[in-house]
Amino acid sequence: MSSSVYSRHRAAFAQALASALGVPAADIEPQVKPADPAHGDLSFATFPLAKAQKKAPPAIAAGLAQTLSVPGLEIKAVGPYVNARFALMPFTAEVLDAARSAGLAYGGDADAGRGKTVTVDYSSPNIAKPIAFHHIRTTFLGHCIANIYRALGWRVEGINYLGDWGKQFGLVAVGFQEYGDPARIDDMGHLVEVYVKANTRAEKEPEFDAKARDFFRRMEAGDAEALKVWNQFRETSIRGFKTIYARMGIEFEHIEGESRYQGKMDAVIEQIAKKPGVKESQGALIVDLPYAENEPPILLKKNDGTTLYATRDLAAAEDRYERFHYDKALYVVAQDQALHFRQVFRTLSAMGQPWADRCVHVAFGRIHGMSTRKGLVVQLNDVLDEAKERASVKVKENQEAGRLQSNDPDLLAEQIGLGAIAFGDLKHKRASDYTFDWDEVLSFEGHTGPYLQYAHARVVNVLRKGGGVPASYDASLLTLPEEQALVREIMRLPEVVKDAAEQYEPSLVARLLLDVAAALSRYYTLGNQERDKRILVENDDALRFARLALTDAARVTLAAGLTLLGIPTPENM
RNA sequence: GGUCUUGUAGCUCAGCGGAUGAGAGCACUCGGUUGCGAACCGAGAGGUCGCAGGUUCGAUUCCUGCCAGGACCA
Repeated sequence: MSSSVYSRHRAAFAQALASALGVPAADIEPQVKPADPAHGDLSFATFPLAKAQKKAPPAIAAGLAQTLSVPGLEIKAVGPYVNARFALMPFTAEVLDAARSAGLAYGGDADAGRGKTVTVDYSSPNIAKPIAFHHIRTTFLGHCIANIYRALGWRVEGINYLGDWGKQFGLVAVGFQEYGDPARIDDMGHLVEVYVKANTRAEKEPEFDAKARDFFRRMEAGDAEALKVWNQFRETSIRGFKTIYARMGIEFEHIEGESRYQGKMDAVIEQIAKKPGVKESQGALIVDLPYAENEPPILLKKNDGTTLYATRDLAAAEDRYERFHYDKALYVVAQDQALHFRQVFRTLSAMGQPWADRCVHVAFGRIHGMSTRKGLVVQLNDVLDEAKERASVKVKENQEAGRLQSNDPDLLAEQIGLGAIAFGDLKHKRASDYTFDWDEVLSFEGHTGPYLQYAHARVVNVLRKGGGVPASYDASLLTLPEEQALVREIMRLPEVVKDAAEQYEPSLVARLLLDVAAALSRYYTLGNQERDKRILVENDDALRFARLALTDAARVTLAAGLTLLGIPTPENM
């Protein structure tokens, strides 16, 4: 059974409504919405029926509510709405068992994408340049989207498409002659220093810039010596990137780059030039489409003969299709590139590629306020270091207070720091811009990664003290409103994961986890005042067992969700 | 100039692709731990949902125009 508990009940409710109204269930399904929690779990509004039936909406609702009967649902009319509430049993047991039996796979659905392949192009830094903080968006979004699709049964091909070809390369090479230490050619940090110096100098010194261009021309011409230098830089960079990716728990199926298509461009152009709709204009090669008003034509080759990166992306799209036969090709790239991708995809379509519409630009907004005091970009590694530093203060504090026994406090601080940084980014809806703020990013309270990690760790501890969950328990004992609220949050994960995949929107998962953790914390805190509301309630084994099962399901939900987000889940902190 | 995107509480952001309470976090005020870990929980205060029209029984949500920020292209 791959459909979730929630979707099964929802479908049953829609089906019952549909047969009562004598219409297809497919017409009703979209109108079944989440209800106000005070009134139930599902609602159906009768307003649209009023005209046809010539009756007041409340009367229609009352009539419907009387005729409907669905196992597991309590159906009631409230004003003009027909509301359904999930019954304590068997619904609660279904939800808890679904989560607990799935474990870390909870929320996923191995059948959903079986046999399908998606490529995810993400992170894609330029070599010899630092990975700046803003790379966190493409890197985490892409990683998380890849995780989500994998959980839904897709074959995922993550591609780190390096900017490893271009003028900036000449800049590093020429800069290295001036500022570089040959002994440190394997040192990524050193290359970054060189790049920064060379870049500033080129901005004020045209001759220097010209030398860089010249070096790149040698690369393009296939000059063996230039290519050797380039390759050394490239390898150093990739090694450097890998240490950062390892820090974030990210591995790519493929690390390649623009240089892959170097030397193949003429063939691609030739092939494209034969397609209908491609023509020469003023010495340049353009794609001739029925353009919308004021839309610029798509340039494939400039009149000086150089190719543009649109052309390179066309070549890459074709190459990837040949290699992977993808059902979806996702490009997790900043919003700035929206026009570029629109043009590339339209060109593919004009070229008659039947898979052109499988390509999707997963765009995201900018991060503002990223400059340091010196006007340099903030590097991702530095932010991770700072977050780790901040976390380790708290870890030590907890150790000294005897609340925490950790055999690896350093690793723990790293995990918490990463959780703060990753979640700080992923909680934002991808389309929106946001402002970088050290205090917010390094905060561990409120809507943060460490808040989620903490909720998880705390509950692991309770489960351990409670001796784990017994083989059988009675879910109908979970009658507290706080318990039911928690069950409802746990229930949502599979739906939310599906939505997140469809919308390429990990923030949906992030926000659900906050809701789960909040419901869990509220429940947990009840026991501070009232001992009979503790999870580990004394003198009532049956109740304690049921609560342990609920707690365990919450733990699973948090762990599974955090894992999808690429956030570590330490068991104590 | 054109296109795209954003405008909701002091700040940072959700929500709403029509419908039963406008929400969260931070900051602020107050309160909660002799006991499951307080990186927690509760209460209070705080908003003409950018402005103006339109469609509708109903618009923060949909449509149009305008204003403002951001980006891309020329």
